[in-house]
Amino acid sequence: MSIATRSIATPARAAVIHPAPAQPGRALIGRVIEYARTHGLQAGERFPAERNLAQTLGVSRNALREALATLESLRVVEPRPNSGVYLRALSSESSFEATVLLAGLGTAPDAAEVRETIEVRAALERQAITLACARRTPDDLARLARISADTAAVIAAKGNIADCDQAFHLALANASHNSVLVRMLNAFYCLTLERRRVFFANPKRAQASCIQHDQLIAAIDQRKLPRAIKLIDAHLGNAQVYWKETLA
Amino acid sequence: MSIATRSIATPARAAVIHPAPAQPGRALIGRVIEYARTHGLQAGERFPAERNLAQTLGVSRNALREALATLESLRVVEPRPNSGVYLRALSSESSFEATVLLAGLGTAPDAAEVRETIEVRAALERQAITLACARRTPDDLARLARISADTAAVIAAKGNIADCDQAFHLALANASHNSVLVRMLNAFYCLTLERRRVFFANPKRAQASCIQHDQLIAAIDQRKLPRAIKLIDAHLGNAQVYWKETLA
DNA sequence: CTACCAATCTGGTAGGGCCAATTTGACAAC
DNA sequence: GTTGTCAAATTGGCCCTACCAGATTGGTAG
Repeated sequence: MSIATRSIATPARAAVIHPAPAQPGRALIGRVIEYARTHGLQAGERFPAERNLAQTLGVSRNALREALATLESLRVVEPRPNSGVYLRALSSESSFEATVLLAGLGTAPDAAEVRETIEVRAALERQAITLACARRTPDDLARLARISADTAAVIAAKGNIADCDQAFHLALANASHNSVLVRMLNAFYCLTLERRRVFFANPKRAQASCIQHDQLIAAIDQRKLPRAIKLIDAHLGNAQVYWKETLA
Repeated sequence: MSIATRSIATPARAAVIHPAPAQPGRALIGRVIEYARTHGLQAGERFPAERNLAQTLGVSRNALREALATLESLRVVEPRPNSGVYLRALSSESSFEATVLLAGLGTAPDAAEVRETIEVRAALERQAITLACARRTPDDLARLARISADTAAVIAAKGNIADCDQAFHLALANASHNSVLVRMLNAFYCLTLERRRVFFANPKRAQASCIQHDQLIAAIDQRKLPRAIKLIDAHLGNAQVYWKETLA
């Protein structure tokens, strides 16, 4: 990648939040989950005592406890003092962040989960657009326009626009002036970064996405809410079709 | 509380997911956050070295590292090997679960965050209703009806329906047959359980809520989506008005 | 000024130990 | 046989020390 390309892509990349670049400790979390699966642990059942589990996994008790602390915060696991560590119901009790984390560990989501994720993302993006139409500031519009220009430049340089795309949608969420919405949508982008990189490897998709982004900016600029909703639904529809195909 | 009341309330209570009943280790997490605040740590800035910070907080390095592992998984903090632990931007980078956790520690949310939370919750509940109208099964309807009956019983026994209310909304989310939606909405319920308990201390509010729940069930049963959307917006409007008043 | 190397500082990990609360099971009393 | 009691074992919560590998720093030799 040339220096020129990098200098263009950098501002957009800077706005992207990466899901922690593969910390060494993360691997252990995956192994704990794997242990539960391979040993057929059901929701509500207990893990072996920390001392034993640590030995089984070949790590120190400290390292295991750090992993368990993480899993507890994501409601995957529930430690009860003087009793044991219990597995929760992953599909209902655990946090969505747990899905993000497990995806980052290479645990492939199944087709149902992808469908469900897309449905939730659509609801959040619609809300973001709705609020953005009402609250967008000149700064918001300028940022969106700048990211769109960066995107075009990356396309011209035959780069991958996955980061630019994420930056655009993050800026869109920011235009809603709702930080909770930003954080929730960000979780989705972290979850799907790699997939979007594959998606945008196709230049036609990248081009189409860029055009739709510009249309979205115009709709928000003019506060044309119904049109903006229609555009975002169509925009997300692309990804939906793609995922359905790749997982079918 | 009488035995009769308990036996009625229990099934509904069983469906409620409590946000981990005040683990001892959680307190340290709050102290780390407090340290960052009192020392004016900005996003991107570094915490003291683990050894020093542990001594400052009067805990062992192990305990501190468990707290940091939790904060890392919630993207509140970013440890870089051989460099240090860095604070992330809470309002944009950290996960929504971090808000849930901090709320559980007694960190009062400000008015803006409550507004933002309500806006996101509304988007998710609307999506849940929309999907529920399309996918609800007889089982879903039966569960909703049973919870509604439980709720009425608790009201008659002059109990607090906060748990019943949570169970109802959880069942509603379940009727959408989207587990991601369930998990995200569950995070909201964990976040607001105590507030809803205060809200429902007023019997008139409890009664009104119960009636609205029955109307929602009917609308979903008959797949009358526009009416269901209208009802859920009105239903959530109650809470919105309440929060605006209490925080004004 | 540069190149190099050693001291230092960082987080990551291991393994030891102690405590308090709970559970378990043997034993005694009835 | 049942019940009550108490001690031993088990468990998570927490602390301490030590070592490692990578990065930074600072001084020194060239």
